[in-house]
Amino acid sequence: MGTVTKALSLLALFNQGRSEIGLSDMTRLSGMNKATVYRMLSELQDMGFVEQVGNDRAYRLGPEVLRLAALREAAVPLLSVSRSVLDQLSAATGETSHMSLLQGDQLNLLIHCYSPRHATRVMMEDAEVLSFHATSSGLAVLAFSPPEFARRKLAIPLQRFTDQTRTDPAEIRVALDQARANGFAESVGGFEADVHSHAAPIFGADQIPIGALAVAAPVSRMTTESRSAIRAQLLASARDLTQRIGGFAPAGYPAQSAA
Amino acid sequence: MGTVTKALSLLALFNQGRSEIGLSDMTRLSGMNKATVYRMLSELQDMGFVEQVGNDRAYRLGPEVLRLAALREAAVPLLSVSRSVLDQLSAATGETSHMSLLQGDQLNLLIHCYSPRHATRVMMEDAEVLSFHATSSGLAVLAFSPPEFARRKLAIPLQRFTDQTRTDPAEIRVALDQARANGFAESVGGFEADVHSHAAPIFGADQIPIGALAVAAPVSRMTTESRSAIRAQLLASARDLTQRIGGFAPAGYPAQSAA
DNA sequence: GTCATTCGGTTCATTATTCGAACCATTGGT
DNA sequence: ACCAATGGTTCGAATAATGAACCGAATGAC
Repeated sequence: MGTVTKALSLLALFNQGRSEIGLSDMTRLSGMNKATVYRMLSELQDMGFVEQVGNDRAYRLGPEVLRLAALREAAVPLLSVSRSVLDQLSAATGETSHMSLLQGDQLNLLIHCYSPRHATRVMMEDAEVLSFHATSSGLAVLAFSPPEFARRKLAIPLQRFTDQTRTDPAEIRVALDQARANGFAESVGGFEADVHSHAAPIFGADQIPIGALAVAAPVSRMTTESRSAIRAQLLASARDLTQRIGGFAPAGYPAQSAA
Repeated sequence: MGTVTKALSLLALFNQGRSEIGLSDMTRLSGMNKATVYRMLSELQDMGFVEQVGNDRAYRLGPEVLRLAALREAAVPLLSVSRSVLDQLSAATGETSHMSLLQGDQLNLLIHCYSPRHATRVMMEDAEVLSFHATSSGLAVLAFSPPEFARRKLAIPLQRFTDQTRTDPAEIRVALDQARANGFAESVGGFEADVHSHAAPIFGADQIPIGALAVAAPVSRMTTESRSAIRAQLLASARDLTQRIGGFAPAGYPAQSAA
């Protein structure tokens, strides 16, 4: 592994629940030598990728990542386009919507949007990691990814999040077939109890999923009518988003809504 | 210079007008050896910090920077807080507002907001680099930064952007003194002709400016009344923003509006 | 007060990694 | 056919990364 990769992998240690990491913790988490970690953090700090905070001198992500993200956004307006699509989707459905991005082997929640229509709503946090087998977004991505990818993701032990989580690979393959036929995936309480979510894949220029668009509603609010409204809206929004970021759905993708 | 620093400095080569860079260009721009640049780009690519695009195989910033920015945002909600402050500021003044961040030796425009009130408005692009001597934001930051910093910034030759750009260091020092007294800085056509802008510094926890909040209006629309309205609003919003991100104005900072 | 532990940070001889001139293979223009 | 670009690759020499041990400051137990 090259030095640059090692240094950047330090940045990958930050996540939703761990936004500040001390030198010793980072040494343990990375499995590298303390002096190595220290030197790398110093370089990352000089470049503004991390900064030290407080009197315990713990490190957290620095402002430079904001600049790079703004630049990336100026070149490839993924966030701003997503934001407008999510606004529209949440307004139309009255439920929480979100968009996640496939990055390497991980599906990350990138941005979400609430609807003010109901007092109860599904709450979320950006930058959360989404499970592939237990979320509708994960299923939507798997269903339209190369078979090899799905195979690998279902080979590892599948975590049970609620008593409704499906953990049998065979059962999940059935759900994937269904998602392929419908153009969207569904999860009822698989990740969080009482949450009924629908998700559709977003495709890149190479016709491979780059992420998913999803709508999450309380189970209690889901009726036959709201369900088909959500499905129709979701499919329309996903198509819209794919198109607006310059992507293309593969030939097999259900052309018109099967809601 | 360490390897990590070199690799990260490649990322710093991307900017507003250069969002895609080929291997050869990057070699020239960085001044490093081609093989070195190639290996570094490969590592950056593996980690998702850059991606290759099109058939010319040029590199651009990758999706990983979005994930990191979302994480940083979850830890330090600078963007989302700024967004709401800017919304309010643009609504109150009817003009374009923006926020810039001091990163190393550079002032970068991070986010902007338009007001729908007027058909003509000052347009901008995020991730633009702001000049220190020719923009109100730059002056606002310089005025409240350590004297050494201002000295260094005024030591280099000052570029003339319009025929109203002030390029005499002595003249600019006067403007800085005035900004220190008022709590805000002003620039009339110094960077773009016909733009009258006001800016106030935003302070971090260490009472040092981390950036600036600004309002930019067409010169033609500026009257005595609108000017004092903008100044009052700007100062209030800047105080609000500083406070909401956990920062503190230094003791000398004008406590109440001198608008 | 003493001792032990943990923390962030530093040192320096050893060693593994990076460096870079030269080299391919393609492409596009003349 | 030629030339000048491009992206990508090779390999001995040079350099930078490595990691065990160390430091001083906090902290807490006794």
